[in-house]
Amino acid sequence: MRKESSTNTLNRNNINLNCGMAYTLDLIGGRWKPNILWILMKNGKLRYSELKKSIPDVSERILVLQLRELEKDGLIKRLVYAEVPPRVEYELTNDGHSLKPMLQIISDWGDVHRPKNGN
Amino acid sequence: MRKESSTNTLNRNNINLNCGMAYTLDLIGGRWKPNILWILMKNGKLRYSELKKSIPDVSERILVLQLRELEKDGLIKRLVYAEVPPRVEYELTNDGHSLKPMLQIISDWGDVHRPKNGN
DNA sequence: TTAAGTACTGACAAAAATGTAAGTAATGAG
DNA sequence: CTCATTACTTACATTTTTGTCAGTACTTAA
Repeated sequence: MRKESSTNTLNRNNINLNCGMAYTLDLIGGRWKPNILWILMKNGKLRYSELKKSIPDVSERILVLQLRELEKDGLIKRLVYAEVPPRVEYELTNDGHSLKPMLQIISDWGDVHRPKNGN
Repeated sequence: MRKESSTNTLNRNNINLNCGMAYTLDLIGGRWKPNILWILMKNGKLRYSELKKSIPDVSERILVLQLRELEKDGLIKRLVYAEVPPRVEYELTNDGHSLKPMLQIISDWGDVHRPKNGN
């Protein structure tokens, strides 16, 4: 949880208020968020269990946390079906979709500049 | 400091190895890094004290930390002059400069989508 | 000898992010 | 009545990031 008035939070809020770049990075900057967004972009609507299968290393708790934050920030939608066993699907919102070209560019920059896998 | 083999670090490393997007976000994702990069892009070479003046809210310790990481990751150069009192200047490397179009796009997305300052 | 200027560093503390392991709720199938 | 299925939750622990505050090193100028 985030403390209402730590220096840290005040700084974050100030920065985000005055800097679109920082704001954006704050939204997509969690450990598993780029992954989640990427997968939803490629696959469209996915059930919780399918997402989990696509990202085996994340724990359930953290996955749910990241999904909740993405939802709160308006990047993904959570669709709950009144069934048993439960069915919940996640998909990008319009704002979520609008990230796509940007994420592609971020991805490309990384692919060019990061130390490569096989050497 | 980073522990060599926490699950957290292992996850981070795996992700960065396989995902250019995550790698990039890791490099530019510190609290003050977007700010620092932005300022260096606009102003070219700057002394430590000038950077500090441009970002009044950051503490000295954290500013130095963020600068060291940016340097280690090859995004900025640190130029030390053998003078007294000391003079140290920071400027973008070529890789640092290559971030510019990407950062502009990230910034634009944020400016369009974040809650606005005056309402 | 003392002070001024610059770019830090160190010891410590707080807050935030991430991870672990076990448990829950609802219900239909057998 | 018991079990399987799915999408979580809860309590707790660890790791990482960020922040506070005081101090240091070096030399020149007064």
